[in-house]
Amino acid sequence: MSVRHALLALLSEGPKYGLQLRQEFEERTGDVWPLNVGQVYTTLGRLERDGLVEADDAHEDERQRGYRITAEGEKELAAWFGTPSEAGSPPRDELVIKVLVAMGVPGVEVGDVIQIHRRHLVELMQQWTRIKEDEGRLDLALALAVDAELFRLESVVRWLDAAEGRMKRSSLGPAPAATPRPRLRLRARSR
Amino acid sequence: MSVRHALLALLSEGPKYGLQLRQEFEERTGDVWPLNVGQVYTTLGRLERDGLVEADDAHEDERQRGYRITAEGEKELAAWFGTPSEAGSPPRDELVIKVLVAMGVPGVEVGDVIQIHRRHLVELMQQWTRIKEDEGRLDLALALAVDAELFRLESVVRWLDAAEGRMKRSSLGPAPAATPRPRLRLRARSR
DNA sequence: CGACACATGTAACACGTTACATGATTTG
DNA sequence: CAAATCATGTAACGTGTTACATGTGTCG
Repeated sequence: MSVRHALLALLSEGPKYGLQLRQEFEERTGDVWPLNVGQVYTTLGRLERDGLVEADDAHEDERQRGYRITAEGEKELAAWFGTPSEAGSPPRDELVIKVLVAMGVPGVEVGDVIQIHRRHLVELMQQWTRIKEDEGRLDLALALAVDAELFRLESVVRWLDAAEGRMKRSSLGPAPAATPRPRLRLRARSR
Repeated sequence: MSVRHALLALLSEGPKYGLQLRQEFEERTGDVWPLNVGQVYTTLGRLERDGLVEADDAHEDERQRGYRITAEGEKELAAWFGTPSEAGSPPRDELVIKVLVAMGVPGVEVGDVIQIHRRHLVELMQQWTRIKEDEGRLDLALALAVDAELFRLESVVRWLDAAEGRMKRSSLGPAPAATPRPRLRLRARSR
């Protein structure tokens, strides 16, 4: 629901139209997350349907369909800013699932899976770091977005290391697998 | 796509049926991510449609519809284990978007938004820590899943702190906003 | 028997993505 | 004029969520 609320927030600064909303969204998030135009329009449609936004008369007849936030919309927006969304169980983390499931699959060396992903994550961190350094220290939004990504990636790497450690420690006890299956080769996806 | 591949992985250990897949999925991920049964069936349908899985004759006529992984499926699975998914721009992070967008909205105290969320994240960390301590040291999967969540939450908290710092430093220069707007009250969502 | 758990599905919806279609305006 | 850009939309698809419908077997 991030896009929906982000658009609402942008509209709270004054009436805007579709393409403008996309541009401002990308600008204000440091151009890190490209936003599909189509989604802007469908989202605007849903916002209007839900009464959080309405057509702006000032733009009437122009070729830009402007939208304005409603009182309802302001309420919803304040709620978004004022309440953490992380409620029940956290969103499923693909890498965590991958590693956990891999642990039980005969023929898969979890250590390999971990190392492949670890390497990739470190590469990504280097890329983001380069972006941060290249950029003149002008863009606060970009700097913050990159920070977020770097912190996140670092935490994933640390988790992989911890996971490897835990597994080594834990696999001292139990006996090796009963029926050794032909080991799967981990090959790169063709496309 | 995590569920799809996870089910494929489980099926690679031998034929299974719907409810069984759900149970094993939850078990192997430490019961952290409940999996909707309906999704299991729709996913199985798609896997079958895509030729990664086929009906298992052994279970024929029983009231459990068993599925077996195909050669195609094994290939796809190996690709999943062997290639990092994180390709282009990272998934949109709701909290980051919230904070970045809030920075530009007049009438919103970003500092408040940050503190509200920070407090909540710390609470979550305490809850997960408690879960980890309560659980006897038996369950490796749960321990790993909890670790992942704790690392992630910690990185978010660290980002919030960094963001606050960056903003304070950066807001020393520019003059205060031109048109001060009535400040929005951040109120908790009713439901 | 009646209630409950097991087991399989379907329907409706939200969000996201990609691709395509259609005009109007600007610019080389 | 022709091509690029601006601007709005729609269609199709994948994943995920919730809720409902439908049968069957078990157990008090």
